[in-house]
Amino acid sequence: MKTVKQVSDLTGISVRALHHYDKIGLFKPSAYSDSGYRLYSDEDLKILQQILFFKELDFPLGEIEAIMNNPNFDREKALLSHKKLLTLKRNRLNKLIKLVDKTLKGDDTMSFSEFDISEIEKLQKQYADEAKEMYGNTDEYKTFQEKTKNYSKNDWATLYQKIEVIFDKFANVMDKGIDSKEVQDLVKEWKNFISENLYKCSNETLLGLSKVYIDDERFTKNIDKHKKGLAEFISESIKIYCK
Amino acid sequence: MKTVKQVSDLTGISVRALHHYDKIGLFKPSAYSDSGYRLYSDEDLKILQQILFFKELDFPLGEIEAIMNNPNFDREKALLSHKKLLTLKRNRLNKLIKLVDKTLKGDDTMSFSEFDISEIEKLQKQYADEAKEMYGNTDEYKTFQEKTKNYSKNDWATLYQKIEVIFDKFANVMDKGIDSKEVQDLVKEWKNFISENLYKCSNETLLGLSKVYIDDERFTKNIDKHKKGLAEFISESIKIYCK
DNA sequence: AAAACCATAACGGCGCGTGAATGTGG
DNA sequence: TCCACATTCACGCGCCGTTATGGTTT
Repeated sequence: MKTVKQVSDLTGISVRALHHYDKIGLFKPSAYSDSGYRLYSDEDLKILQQILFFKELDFPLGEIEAIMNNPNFDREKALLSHKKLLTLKRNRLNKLIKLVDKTLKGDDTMSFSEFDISEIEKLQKQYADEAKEMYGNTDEYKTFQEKTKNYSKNDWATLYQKIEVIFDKFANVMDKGIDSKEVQDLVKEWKNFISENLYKCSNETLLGLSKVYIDDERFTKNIDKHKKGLAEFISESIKIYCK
Repeated sequence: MKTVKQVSDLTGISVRALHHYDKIGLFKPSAYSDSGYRLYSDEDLKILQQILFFKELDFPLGEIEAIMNNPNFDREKALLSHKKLLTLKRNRLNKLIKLVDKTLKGDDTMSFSEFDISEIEKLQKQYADEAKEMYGNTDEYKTFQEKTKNYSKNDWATLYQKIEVIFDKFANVMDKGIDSKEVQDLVKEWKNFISENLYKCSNETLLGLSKVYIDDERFTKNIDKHKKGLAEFISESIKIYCK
């Protein structure tokens, strides 16, 4: 079991970054000591290595998380894609080096195509899309696709508005306590809303969400915009509801 | 003469980025149309290409500006350094590709050294330092070095405090007008202060500063912390003072 | 008892993306 | 009269670096 500093020294990732990855849920240690110290196992390190490959290719952290949490994530396929993208990058660098050489020899015809990264970006997008497609094999995502395939931009907008309304409702009854009828009714409403508009939301799925709301800072932030502490409040309310 | 969009299409740099570069003074068009449109010449494009080389090597924009504004900037030397760094990067990618291959073949011995970029960063720093040394040949910088070589951290801190005080003084007399005695005296004080504590500050140097204060957003921001519009106010006051 | 480590929390900065509101040119 | 282009704000985000403050381990 290794502490942050050890992992940092070993991998070159800063301690602060490791904290950050923990907070956003990208890379959490498999254990914590009694006094709250992060403890990373060798297994963890392997995961970190995978993450670093994605980082090397400039995938945004959120996307990396999504890809790696994908139940259909295929390590081998991923590595093959990595190789393709890394090779592209290398080739681009080679072209740039040649351009430098040319310029050094006094060739003054400017060229910008060597700087172009659109090809790499295209492949990256394709890669991410593939990952999403794989994710599409899970049940939730299938129904999600079905339910939302005909949504227009406008539909999405009104949907988001409705979601905001529900969160506002939660905010308004925070003082009633997580086990009050009002709050528990709202949880039910939220569950039904998801089932109707997004994907089949079982109690299990709901519990999953309750975790996400507090584990993933991006969700926490968004929810807490309505009222401070709302994310945790909703999360706890869900837990009550589900048992 | 090309407009932003044309330059953007040609180079792959977004319009927003070009705006940004203009604002921070990294890359300004050589002309503006009557209605304020940015107009880039072919000469400008060559400069942009240089900038892109530095960007490729992940130099921060501020440093790129500093290097390229360096009167002793040596294009050829720069290109040679570019080549060295690009080659290092390429080699790193090659190692990474090999690592992927190894991992694909089932070799499970983790390795992180391939991700290490410290060598590149070291060279980059060296590169930047060299640039600063070259800059050291200008007169202002020489005296700057002399005057400040013995400054401790504490000295710097009190120096900054004194600077803040002067800016505050400026802020307090903004309503008197740029040509009032109070303000003009302050300009003189500021000039003397720089000469005594930093570098020989001629009227010419001072005029240069007046430009920097409004052209370079980083300065503008810092000065405007004291009072909104203070940067422009000081800049104008200096102009009055210098003629 | 000091050093070297750990934690969380909050602020900030870079390099733009992304509107919004408005004007200009063909 | 469009339409695509231009301008200037202003807000925000991703990815941490950087203190500050205080606890823990050796």
